[in-house]
Amino acid sequence: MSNRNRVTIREVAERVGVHPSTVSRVLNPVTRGRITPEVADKVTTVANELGYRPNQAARGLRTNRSSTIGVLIPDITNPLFPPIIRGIEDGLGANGYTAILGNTDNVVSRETDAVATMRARQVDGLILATARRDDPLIAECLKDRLPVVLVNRTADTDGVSSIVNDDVLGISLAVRHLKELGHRRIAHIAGPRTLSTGNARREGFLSVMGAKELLPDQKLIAETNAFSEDEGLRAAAQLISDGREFTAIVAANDLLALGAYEAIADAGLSCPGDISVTGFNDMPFVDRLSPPLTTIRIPHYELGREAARRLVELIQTPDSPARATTLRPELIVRGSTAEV
Amino acid sequence: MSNRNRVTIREVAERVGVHPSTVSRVLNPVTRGRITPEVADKVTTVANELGYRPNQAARGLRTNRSSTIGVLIPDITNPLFPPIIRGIEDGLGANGYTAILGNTDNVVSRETDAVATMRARQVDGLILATARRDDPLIAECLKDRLPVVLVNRTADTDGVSSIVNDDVLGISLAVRHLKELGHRRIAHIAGPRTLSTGNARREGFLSVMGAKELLPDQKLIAETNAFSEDEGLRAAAQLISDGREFTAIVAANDLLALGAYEAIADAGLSCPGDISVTGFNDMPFVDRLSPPLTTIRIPHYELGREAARRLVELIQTPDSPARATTLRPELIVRGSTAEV
DNA sequence: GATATGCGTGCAATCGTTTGCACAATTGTT
DNA sequence: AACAATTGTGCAAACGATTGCACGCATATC
Repeated sequence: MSNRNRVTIREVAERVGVHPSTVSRVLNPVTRGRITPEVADKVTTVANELGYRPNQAARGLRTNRSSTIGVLIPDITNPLFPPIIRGIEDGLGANGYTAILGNTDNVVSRETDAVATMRARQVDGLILATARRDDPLIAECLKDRLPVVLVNRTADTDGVSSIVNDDVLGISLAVRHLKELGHRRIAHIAGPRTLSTGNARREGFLSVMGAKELLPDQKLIAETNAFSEDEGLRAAAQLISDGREFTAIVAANDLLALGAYEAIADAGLSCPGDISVTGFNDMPFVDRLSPPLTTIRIPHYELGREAARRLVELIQTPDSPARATTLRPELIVRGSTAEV
Repeated sequence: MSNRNRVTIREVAERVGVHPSTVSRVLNPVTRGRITPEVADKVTTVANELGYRPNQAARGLRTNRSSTIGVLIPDITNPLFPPIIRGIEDGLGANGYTAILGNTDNVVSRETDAVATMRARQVDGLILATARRDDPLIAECLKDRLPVVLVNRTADTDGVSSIVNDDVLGISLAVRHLKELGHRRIAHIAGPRTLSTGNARREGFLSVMGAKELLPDQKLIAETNAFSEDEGLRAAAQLISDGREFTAIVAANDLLALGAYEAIADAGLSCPGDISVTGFNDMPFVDRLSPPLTTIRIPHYELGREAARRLVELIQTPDSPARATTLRPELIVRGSTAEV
């Protein structure tokens, strides 16, 4: 076993000539003050010399806390999530928490499973990037008073903290940009209504189009049931073959925009010559596409970091009120949008 | 706390009217056989009814195992790693293990730290994607008999299992492809010598060039000290400005190839018109570049999955011998290579 | 029918930490 | 100078599961 030579609190205590509980108190920042500085010094010295590391299992058993949090994401191979996870890790790290990850592939049963195994591992809290707008898991966690923070997506449930991108602002940046280029008839490839991102971007699009006195047209909104390239292709092809006039497409996500690229090429048209396209997310390498994609950059890393900080806060002050935070995205103008 | 209503083994025992140890034995597949089927049935039924989940901290304390493994990677936002991680998770999942992740940014002190915190959490084993060829951490783990598997990169240390791509084969696929296109003078942008991937690809290049009776030329090998786009740009610019004749570049990695793209454009040349380029890794979206990158696809997901399986095996049979496994890569021909 | 064998279950110790309580020593109060 | 308050440390009981040992009962053996 790997603990053959693990040093325990008792060994440290024996070496110093004090009781284990004293060592424990020295090592706990909260109780260190109660111990004579000289003794405390000796204990820390010996602990360092021996390379003492508290046994997390024992601590967790006693305190019923694990210093571990669970992170649920749909799929780590989706380039959206790595920066979020990195942000979470960095936001957590300083506080001594570590994250365990679960991929759910957007499958409900896998989500339930993952939450169950994480709870068996006594996670102190959960960060969910998998939330659907109507998600029973969230209510369940709230009921059991397990701290939860939603990131990237939010839910309709209230009483839960969330850190998401300001999708309405993002869409309005895209629409304003297109308007400045002279576009008036703008189509939208919308994401799934069941996801808060899909929903918010659609609502944002509608309201911004109205506010900007453009021509919002329900017929120029194409529905999809996943944020995928295939769905983008299908939806854009539909828009084009419908024959309604438009000069630009605001896609709810980069992958949908990629699908639109294909549909435009398939129809023998050109982007941005005939149709301008905007994406959403600024995934890696979309600056390398031809044309490079004009898109909305979401501060993914910061979303993750904030989510982690919020969760730590929530763990330490369990009854702090839920807050919904939005972070501001940024318009990245590249080659897929042009004057009309 | 979240355990207000956590069910313990004792409650299950009381409900059934047996001793806790009996419940434990029923729930442990190894000892279930020793219990009367009727009793076992009743126990499992009640356990399910109550939603019993073993407390991992308690189990870990007693058994000195955590069913947790640590995974060290340089940086999760490098698109190389997500599929590996996904593979690890999937390879682990069925065995009841979960992974905790550490990003090290290729910084030695962060690696040491990460290993220390993971060991404090009693990980049952480690998967390292961060290994340098000469890595003291590995020796340390071996000494403490902590199971370790290297993935993606290997090390010079022996006695440690590794699952890596067959880099020599990969390079030879690229070189053979270029040869078939008529190329004879082929340059190589090599990766860092301190990393097994950089080293193996360089060695592979040299030996394959020799074997294929081409013209291996040490002067046509450009050194880099990181697998980055900047370094690729620098190295390729150097090759071009050196004025030695060559018609193709075999880059040790896709990012280096991207840098080469830039250098070629900067020199007013075209790819593949003047210089063909091959990459290595087949990162997401390199099929979308212009020109789409001809590259070597590494089975990243499988690397991860195999590493996880190997580690589980190693945990369960601690003295099984170390094996170095290579997985076969695949040539993906796209637009960045053309006849000379 | 007495003894040996085995099988199923209970008993109790243990893993390493934390923490409420107790107690001794010190300091402060009158 | 007697007593109260305070301070620093030790004591011991948890936390929930696992597991070697022992015990009682049933079956097998002669």
